[in-house]
Amino acid sequence: MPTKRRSKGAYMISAVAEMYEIHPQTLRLYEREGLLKPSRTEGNTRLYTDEDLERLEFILNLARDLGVNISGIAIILQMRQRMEEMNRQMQSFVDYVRSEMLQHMQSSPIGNEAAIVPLRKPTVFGPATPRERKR
Amino acid sequence: MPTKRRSKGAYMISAVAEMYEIHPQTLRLYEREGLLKPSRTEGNTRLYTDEDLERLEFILNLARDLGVNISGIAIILQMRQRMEEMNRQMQSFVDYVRSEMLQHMQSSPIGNEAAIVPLRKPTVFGPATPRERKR
DNA sequence: TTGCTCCTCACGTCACGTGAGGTGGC
DNA sequence: TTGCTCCTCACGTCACGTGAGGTGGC
Repeated sequence: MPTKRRSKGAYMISAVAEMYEIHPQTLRLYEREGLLKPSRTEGNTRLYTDEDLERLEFILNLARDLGVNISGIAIILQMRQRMEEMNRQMQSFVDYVRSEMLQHMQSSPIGNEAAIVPLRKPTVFGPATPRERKR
Repeated sequence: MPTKRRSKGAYMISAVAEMYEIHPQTLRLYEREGLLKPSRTEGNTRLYTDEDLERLEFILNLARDLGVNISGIAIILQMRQRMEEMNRQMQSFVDYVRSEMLQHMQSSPIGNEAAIVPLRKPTVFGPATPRERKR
């Protein structure tokens, strides 16, 4: 019964191929090379979730626009994940320090520590990807 | 008079080629593609510094061992630089918070804030490169 | 049945690395 | 002169993308 789409945000290979103007074989190639890991139906048909598509967009940006080969894309994906983790840790550390500082100001409001609290949130780092979007 | 070496840590192309078992043309290719930027003598001869060699090792690791193409290497080099900057910022932020905390403990030694000071130094993040060394 | 899916095999193209060939300066 | 350097041009190989061909399930 389901022809192309499935439930909320799960796409079969031809739908994805059409959306991104990419050959279905290329999608299978990317999976074989470990760049994408779509789930499968019981009948073994690939199902691409929205998360898979976001990853695919990132991959296509690297492959088409920037000319990166598959080995490079795999490494860049790893590094992207690492940077996201770093940003999360940085964020939670900043949050922790901020809350600790606030507690302190309540218990002993001297004034000197005000300097640290308004530290700008770590938009310090740009987006995690080299050149986020074009089209 | 200088045949291969020059002053402290500056190498001519054939010396570098020999050290890393790489074709001189490949070194010129990497430069043309923007991966390396060795300085030049007045006579236009390339001079590779130790810093250039460190960068070259990183490049060769990606190209030879991991099969990344030049476009990919260029992007990974950028990302590496970004991660190093993030680590430096993180480090200086941690240092700042630590000194601020110590000041506080001296002015109002309550005891509750001791929890934040021994925070382990941010070895939280591994080395900046995907797989640092092999040989 | 139709239209999708799965898979494997094979081809064309292009990037990368290497080589040849000719030049010039210490 | 020798042995390096510079450069451009060109070739072989391999990865990537695409296509064909045959299969199977909703």
